[in-house]
Amino acid sequence: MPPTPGPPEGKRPTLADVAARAGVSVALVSIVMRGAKGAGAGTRERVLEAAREIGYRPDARARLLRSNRSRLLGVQFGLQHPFHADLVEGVYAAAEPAGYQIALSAVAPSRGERHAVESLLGDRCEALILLGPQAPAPRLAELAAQLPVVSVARRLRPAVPGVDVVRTADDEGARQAVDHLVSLGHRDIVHIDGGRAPGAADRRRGYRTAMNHHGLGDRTRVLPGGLTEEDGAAAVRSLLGDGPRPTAVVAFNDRCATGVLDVLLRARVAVPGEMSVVGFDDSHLARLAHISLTTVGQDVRRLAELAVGRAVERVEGDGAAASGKETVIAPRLVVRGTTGGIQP
Amino acid sequence: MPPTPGPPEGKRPTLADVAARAGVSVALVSIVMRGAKGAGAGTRERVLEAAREIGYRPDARARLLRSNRSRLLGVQFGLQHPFHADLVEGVYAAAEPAGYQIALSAVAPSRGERHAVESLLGDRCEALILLGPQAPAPRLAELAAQLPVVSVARRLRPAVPGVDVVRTADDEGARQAVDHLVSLGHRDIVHIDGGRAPGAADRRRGYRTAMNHHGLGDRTRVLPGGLTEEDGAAAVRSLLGDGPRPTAVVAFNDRCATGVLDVLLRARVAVPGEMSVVGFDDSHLARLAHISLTTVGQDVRRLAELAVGRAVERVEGDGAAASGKETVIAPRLVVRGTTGGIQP
DNA sequence: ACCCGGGACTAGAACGTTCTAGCGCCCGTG
DNA sequence: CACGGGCGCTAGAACGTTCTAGTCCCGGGT
Repeated sequence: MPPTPGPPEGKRPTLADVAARAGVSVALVSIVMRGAKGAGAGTRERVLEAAREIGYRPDARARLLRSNRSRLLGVQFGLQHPFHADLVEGVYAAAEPAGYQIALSAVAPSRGERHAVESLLGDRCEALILLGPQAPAPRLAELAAQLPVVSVARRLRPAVPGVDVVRTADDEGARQAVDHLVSLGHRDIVHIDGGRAPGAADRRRGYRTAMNHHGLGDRTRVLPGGLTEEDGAAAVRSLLGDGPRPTAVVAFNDRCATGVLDVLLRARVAVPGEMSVVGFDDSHLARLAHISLTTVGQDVRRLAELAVGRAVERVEGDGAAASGKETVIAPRLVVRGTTGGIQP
Repeated sequence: MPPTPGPPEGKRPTLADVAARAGVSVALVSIVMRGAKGAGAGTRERVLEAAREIGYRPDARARLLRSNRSRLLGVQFGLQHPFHADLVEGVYAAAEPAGYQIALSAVAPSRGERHAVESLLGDRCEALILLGPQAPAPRLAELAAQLPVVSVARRLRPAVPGVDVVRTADDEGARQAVDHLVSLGHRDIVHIDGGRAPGAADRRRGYRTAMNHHGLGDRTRVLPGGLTEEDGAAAVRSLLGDGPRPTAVVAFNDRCATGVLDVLLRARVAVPGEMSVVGFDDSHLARLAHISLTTVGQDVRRLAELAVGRAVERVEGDGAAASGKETVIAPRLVVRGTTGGIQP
């Protein structure tokens, strides 16, 4: 008969096992485990020791089940988007200090947003953080009726009640790109857009108004693009074929811009000698020394922080701020090697 | 007094609410909700109707808590790896039909593997699927003592008891690349390796033995590389500087190969005219028309299926197969535009 | 001497589900 | 007519945790 009971065979140890081993009640072990006050120093030590010995690990699910607070934020993200990957990392980092956990749910070609969100709801998340959601506004409204929802990088026009928005000022970003190019002497600047992607409409608009503002309205030219390298490549290929070439391209994002660069290189079009290229996002891609892409940076870290902040605020507030708030953060042009003065 | 009780205010509806509304017992509603048999057709209909009306949604956590089976597979993946993204998608697809759910946990610069795994364990996963884990073997063994563990794409030498491995035959893949190049007339073939990345050692070895096999042992040349575009770019840059150039490069993976291509393009080295390039993974990147990279394809779909299969097998078996099994699947060379006959 | 406050600890009820019994009922069989 | 057996359904106990409402004891103020 050992003085201290051993761990149960083949099952994960529970609070009760720790309690038995330490010779105290289950409730006290619970107190110790979550660091609440109400336990003496000596006992606390003894309990922790016992827990360590039998390899106790709290059951997140049981814990959540009991406390009506789950302290869980559901994050939906696109598996194939490097930009989302950066955001997710930021969200992890921001959630931890706020005392929240993250449940990830991926969207992929074979797994739609509906599916992704359903799974998060089933996990009893307290709020939803949707990265670049494509779902129609009514669907978002429906979700917002159930729990706080934050849309990141997707603007909602008109605002959907109950859905907070955190995004970069996409139009402003496009404007900065155009301004930069104009200041370098460019006048024939085309935009390869992102189609229906979140943010695409704003960037398009920003490009147009900036062109007008510089009196280049008649030189405005938007090519249908998309968010992959392939889209950028296709668009710029069409550009090289016909008549007079522009001297600069503002691409929807960095991936798109990379496709543009690649085609230009193959066609022996010097960058930035003959053509300047600007991307968007300032992703890892853009920073690579051999690409060295001039791009419009989004402050991913801050975007993530704000998204978590909004969500937590909503969860902890008494639902007072019912109408959707929009937070817009400023983009910042990062000049690298793919833009330069126009050749005489 | 309404004939049917309404949903409770401000709380998510539970089984009890549905039961009250449909006028049946909680247990019966449970039966209906999980599609078990034991309910009459009429009642079933009535219960479903009631559930729909008040917007009932099962609580995954309570469900898991009660049934000792959680039917949950924990997946650890690298946020920044496109290859992992593909794998995750495959895992989702494979888990669904097997009746399992997926809990994702990301590894990022700011969030180590330890952290990622801890969180999965807290979720009471039944098995762990680790994509390209970097953790030391003893750590894996420790985990395997607690639950089934499958390592994907990382070979374990020597085998770790209790850890199943699912991977592509990396050495064979490298061999195929070399064979292909040799058959095109190449003799000076260098390898840009992946350093300590999972699979790198095998690819390196495969390259070496293939070179030897063709009697090119004295021309063997391995350059330190890595798994990003930047690594490939740096390696090939060093290559262009000094003495005699090789005529072909086998890169560690597609990202690395892309970096190589980019530098070559800029240096006006014709591909495949002056130099051929082979990648590894057959990722989206390689398939892009403007890159059109010859590469060694990994069957991601199958890799994912097998990983899930192994995990499920272990979970459902009575732990009979205690020793770690290794499943190796064959790679397959995909010839595209970056390889060609040697210039006379 | 008495009460009162508070710290350390405990018993037992939740949380929302599934599981194990077991209850009536109707039907077919002997 | 009794008996067994399936079907439709229900009551109540789990699961592992947290929360509520104590109990007990000790020290200090009246």
